[in-house]
Amino acid sequence: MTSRIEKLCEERSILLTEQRRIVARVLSESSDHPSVKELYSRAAAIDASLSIATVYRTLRLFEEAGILERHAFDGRESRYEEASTDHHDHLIDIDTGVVVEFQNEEIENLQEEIATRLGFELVGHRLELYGRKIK
Amino acid sequence: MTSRIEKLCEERSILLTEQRRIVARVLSESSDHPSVKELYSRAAAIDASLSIATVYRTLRLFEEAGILERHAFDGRESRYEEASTDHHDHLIDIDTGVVVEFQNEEIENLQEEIATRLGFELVGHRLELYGRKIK
DNA sequence: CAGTGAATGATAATCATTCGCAAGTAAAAA
DNA sequence: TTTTTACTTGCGAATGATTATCATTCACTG
Repeated sequence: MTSRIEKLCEERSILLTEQRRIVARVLSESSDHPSVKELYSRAAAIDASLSIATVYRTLRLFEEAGILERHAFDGRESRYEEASTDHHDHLIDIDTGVVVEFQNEEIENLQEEIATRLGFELVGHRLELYGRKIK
Repeated sequence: MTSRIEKLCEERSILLTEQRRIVARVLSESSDHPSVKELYSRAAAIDASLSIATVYRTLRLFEEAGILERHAFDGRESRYEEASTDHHDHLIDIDTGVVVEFQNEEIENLQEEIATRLGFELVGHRLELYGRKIK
């Protein structure tokens, strides 16, 4: 089977090598926001000879092609997710770096309202919450 | 003279060593958002024996005391600015890069609510709006 | 099937930041 | 004032994420 990412690569005439396919599939099968190390270990489980340098290179390639979104929080490892059209924001666990997605219509509306009030047309935004898990 | 940061340190009974005073003054005299390296070289101009480790330690100390705000973008060096008591977010004009500050109580509350709902204690957040001036 | 440019793997290098530790300093206790 | 105790500092080594280097291998064109 061909993953969605592989299809997008073809559209962009990005050469699909075996290692890029592996990274693409690992990404497609991940519903979370995997870190580079996580991606690497998942990919290495498929092909042990795969180098972490190649994972980094491939992720950057995909990101620059607009296929992936990178989330670089503070000094932590980058995490990746497939770039999607539907909008959501992120809550980052400051202890573990784990990312939780959320959506909130009300906040979206308020942002629109604020921009308008300031005389701007809202084009985009970035909202990140930083929190600590309550035990 | 005693800088505002030094006063805040006294209020919080933070021991003011000579090196901390130097960092405090360099910060107070900077109206931009200096990076650690910039701060270090400005401070080292005053006392050449000052160590960059101490600068890092001092910045972290001040940050944890709520005296400074740290801005860490991507993999770049952190930049610092004096924390203002009034919280604000930023709207960035995508055509000119001009930054407009704004405050919105309602959004702050919603953020708190969302974090709680997801099982987190909200520690911080970052909200940036990107807009285009309406003519 | 050879030629050429891109991709890979292994590892060294880099960059920001933190750590460990011995030595110094300040504040509290005696 | 001495002694004690805790905190700070400077230095260099260590860390962790990421990028660069470089020899080797691969993929496609002619």
